[in-house]
Amino acid sequence: MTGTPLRADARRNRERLLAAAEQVFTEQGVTASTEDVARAAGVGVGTVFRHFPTKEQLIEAVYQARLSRLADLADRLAASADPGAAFAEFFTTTVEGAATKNALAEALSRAGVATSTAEVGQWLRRALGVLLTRAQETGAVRPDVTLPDLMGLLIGTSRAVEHLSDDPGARTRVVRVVLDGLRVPG
Amino acid sequence: MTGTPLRADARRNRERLLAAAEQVFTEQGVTASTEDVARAAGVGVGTVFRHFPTKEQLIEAVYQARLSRLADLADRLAASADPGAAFAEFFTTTVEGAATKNALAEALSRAGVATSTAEVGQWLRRALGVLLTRAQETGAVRPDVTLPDLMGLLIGTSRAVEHLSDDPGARTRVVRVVLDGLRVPG
DNA sequence: CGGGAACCGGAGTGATCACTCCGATAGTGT
DNA sequence: ACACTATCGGAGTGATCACTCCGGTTCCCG
Repeated sequence: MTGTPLRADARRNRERLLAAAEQVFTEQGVTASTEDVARAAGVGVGTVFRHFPTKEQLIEAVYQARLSRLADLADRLAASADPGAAFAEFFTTTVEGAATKNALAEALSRAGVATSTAEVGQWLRRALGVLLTRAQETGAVRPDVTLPDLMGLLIGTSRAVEHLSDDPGARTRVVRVVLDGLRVPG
Repeated sequence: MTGTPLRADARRNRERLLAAAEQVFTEQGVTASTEDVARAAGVGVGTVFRHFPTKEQLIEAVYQARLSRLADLADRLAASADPGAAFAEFFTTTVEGAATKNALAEALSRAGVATSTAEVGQWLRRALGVLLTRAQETGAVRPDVTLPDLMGLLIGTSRAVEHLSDDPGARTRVVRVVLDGLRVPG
């Protein structure tokens, strides 16, 4: 996959760029200009386009980073002794972490669509599927909910929470509503 | 408020523009160019900017139209004999109508923020407040949910449904999950 | 029907943005 | 230390977009 290993300064700049891009895109949205990202990273625009030939690819890279953090969290929680609690914790943590600029919601939304996020998306879906199935087997989550349903709810609840970002009480209330709806009815 | 009444052709073009803008923005998002809107309306760009001096104002006008339709629906349902059913119907109808391009969600999201949507936003909030309070009084909706919570959930569920736009079964399942979560727990 | 005002259309303008190119710079193997 | 090359920085380029301007057209009123 990886051809020649990157030179030291190249790798350093690549990581700086990813971090800067994540911050800038989170604050201003993906419509932020490439020069803004370059300035935030302390490099020239040429460097941005050498590492990410297209703005689209830079955006995708940021999304991939976010998605792999999520997948990692799901993997860790999948081993939990209490699947219901693990499920709830993943849901809450994910949604609370999305309190700015639709960041995670957009990333999640692409997980099932964009080609370049295919691998990470598959990883995340598999991990989430385990989390969901175990929670359903122990009766903690209603059995009719599917994996796509869950992803839609994650995206939607993130959006709801983002809209309520200035009121922590409202945030927890909204998450509780959705989690209650995910429990077995009756 | 309105100075001289518009000439016949001016009024006709204004309505054509609003309809075209709504369609174009729904299909391509608000990043669609002004010329696209003009072409869809069958007028020149000059005409667009005469009626809406800024693209932002055109967007706001489209959002206002959407919001007033929602507020109208809420008003009609507020008179219902079954507040719980009225609440559920409003929720379902609103969310199902938002199946494309974040259209309603964005409009709703602005209802509490943007200045020019202030009036319509206030109307919608008042109507929604009545719907919510009545449903809570009859025990159909849990009492701890507030009006901002409800708006957040409307926005979020719209987003979730939009993401699942190709699977009607998933759509109804997701709406049911949120509506169940909004009922009195236990 | 006719004159005058309101309105229309679309070429033109300035700004912005994604992306390119090449001289300068800095890392790496010997 | 030195040469060789990967990498860097940022001025330059072409395209696009929101917005303006004015000659021509259409509507309204007496």
